[in-house]
Amino acid sequence: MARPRTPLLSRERIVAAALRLIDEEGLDTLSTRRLATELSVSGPSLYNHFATKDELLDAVVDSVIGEVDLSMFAAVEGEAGAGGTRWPEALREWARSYRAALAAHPNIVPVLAQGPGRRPNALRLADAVFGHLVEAGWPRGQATRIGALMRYFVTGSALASFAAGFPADAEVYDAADYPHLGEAHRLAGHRGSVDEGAFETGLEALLDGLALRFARLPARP
Amino acid sequence: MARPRTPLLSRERIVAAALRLIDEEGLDTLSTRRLATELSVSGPSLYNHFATKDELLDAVVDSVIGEVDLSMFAAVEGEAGAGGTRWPEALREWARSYRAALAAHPNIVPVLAQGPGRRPNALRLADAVFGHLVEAGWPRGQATRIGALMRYFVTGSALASFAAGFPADAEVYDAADYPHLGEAHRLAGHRGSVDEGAFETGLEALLDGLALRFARLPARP
DNA sequence: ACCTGAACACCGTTCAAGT
DNA sequence: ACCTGAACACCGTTCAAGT
Repeated sequence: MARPRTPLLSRERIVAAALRLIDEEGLDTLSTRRLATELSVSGPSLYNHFATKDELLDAVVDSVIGEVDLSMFAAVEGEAGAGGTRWPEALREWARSYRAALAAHPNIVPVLAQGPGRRPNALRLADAVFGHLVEAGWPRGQATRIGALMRYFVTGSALASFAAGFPADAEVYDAADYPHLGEAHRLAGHRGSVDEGAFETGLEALLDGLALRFARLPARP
Repeated sequence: MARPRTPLLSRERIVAAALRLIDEEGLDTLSTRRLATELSVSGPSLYNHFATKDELLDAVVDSVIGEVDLSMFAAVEGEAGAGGTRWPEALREWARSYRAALAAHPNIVPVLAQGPGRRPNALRLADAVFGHLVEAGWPRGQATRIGALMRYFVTGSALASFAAGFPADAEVYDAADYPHLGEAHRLAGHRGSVDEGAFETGLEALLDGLALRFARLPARP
C-alpha cells in the first residue's frame, strides 16, 4: 500500500487515541504498537509524526493542560497597582478548573507533574498565574512560591483518589495493627465525596492562609 | 551452578538495589533483567523472591514510607478529650518528615501516591494521622479529609521539583508569548530554595487555614 | 511525504532442569 | 529451596523499500 493519497494519520488523531488508551488502560500499557493497531496502521507509521514516544506523550500532556480555564486571570480594569483583592477568587476558580482537567486523566498526571518543559500550554498557564499574582500585589518571589504550592496541591489531588487507595476488604484492617482504621474499608465506596471534600477543604484552607500573609505584606512603594 | 549453599539473594538486598536503580536511572528504566545483573544473578532468579515486578515495587514503596517519622503522633498524657491544641505542631513535623522521605526518592512517588493498598507501613501512617486528629477533637469526616489533603500536598511537592521543571534556556521564554516569564530560566538554578520555600509557605498556610476551621468547630458533647 | 515489513536490542515472565 | 538457560510474547526504534 505504501503512501496513500490522503494521509491516514495526523498528530491530532494520534494524540486523541493515545489519551483514550492511557485513560482506559493506563500509562504503562500504552505501547506504540498497540496505539498503531488502534489507528489501523503499522507500528513504525507513528514515527512519521513524532520522533519518539516521549515526544508523543508531551503532546498528549499539553492537550490536557490546554483544557484548563485561564480566563479568570484576564486583566481587570483598574485593578493593577491598586492592591488587588480578587486574586483569591481567581486562584480558587483556576484551581478547580486545573484539578478537573487533570482528574479527568489521572494516568497522565505523573508525566505532566514533571513541569512545563517546552510545552506551550503549560508555559501559558505558568505565565498567567504568575502575572496575575504579581499584578495583584504579591512580591515576585512569593508569587513564584504560590504558583508552586498550588501545583503541588492540585497535581497531588489529581494523581490518585485518596479514598480508592484503601482496599474495600475489611479484613485488611486488623484492629491490633491499625486501631483507628476500622471504617477504612468504606472509604472506596464514598470515593467521590471524600476526594472532592478533601480538595475543597484544602483549597479553602490554603486561600485563607495565603490571605493572612497578603494582609501582612508591607505597603508597596 | 544451580542452588548455592547460602542464598545469593534476599528480599532486602533486592529492594535496596531496586531503590538505588530507581533513584539513579528512573522508574521506567528499571528492568528485572537490569536489576538482576546489578545483583550478579540471572533475570529469572528474582522470581524466587517476588511473584511479579509489581510486588517488588510494592516492597520498595513500603520501605520508603517506613522512613517517615510518626513519633509526634504518640498519645500525649491528658490531651485526649481535652480538645487538643498540639495537632498543628504534630502535623507540621510529620509533613516535613513525610516530604523528606519522599523527596529523597522522587521517581517512586507516582507508585506510592496510588494509596496504601495492603502495605503495612502505609497503613500504619494513615492510622497514626487519623487517630491523632480524632483524639485531638476533629470529627472523623474532617479528620479523613485532612489526611487526604495533606497527602495531596506532600506527594505533589515530592513528585517533582517545581523550579527544575522550567528549562534553563532563556530562549524558551519568548516575551511575546509569555510576558511574565522573563526570569523563569533562572528558576532551575535556585531549585532547592524555591521548592523548599514553596513547601513551607504552603504548609503554614494550610495549617493556619485548618486552625481557623478548628476554632469554628461546635463544642463537643 | 507517508506508509510498510523486516530487523535489532531489549522487555516480563514461565518452565524444565540442576543441586 | 533457589539458581540457571531457553523460550514466548511482547517492547521502542531504525531502515530500506514502495508509491
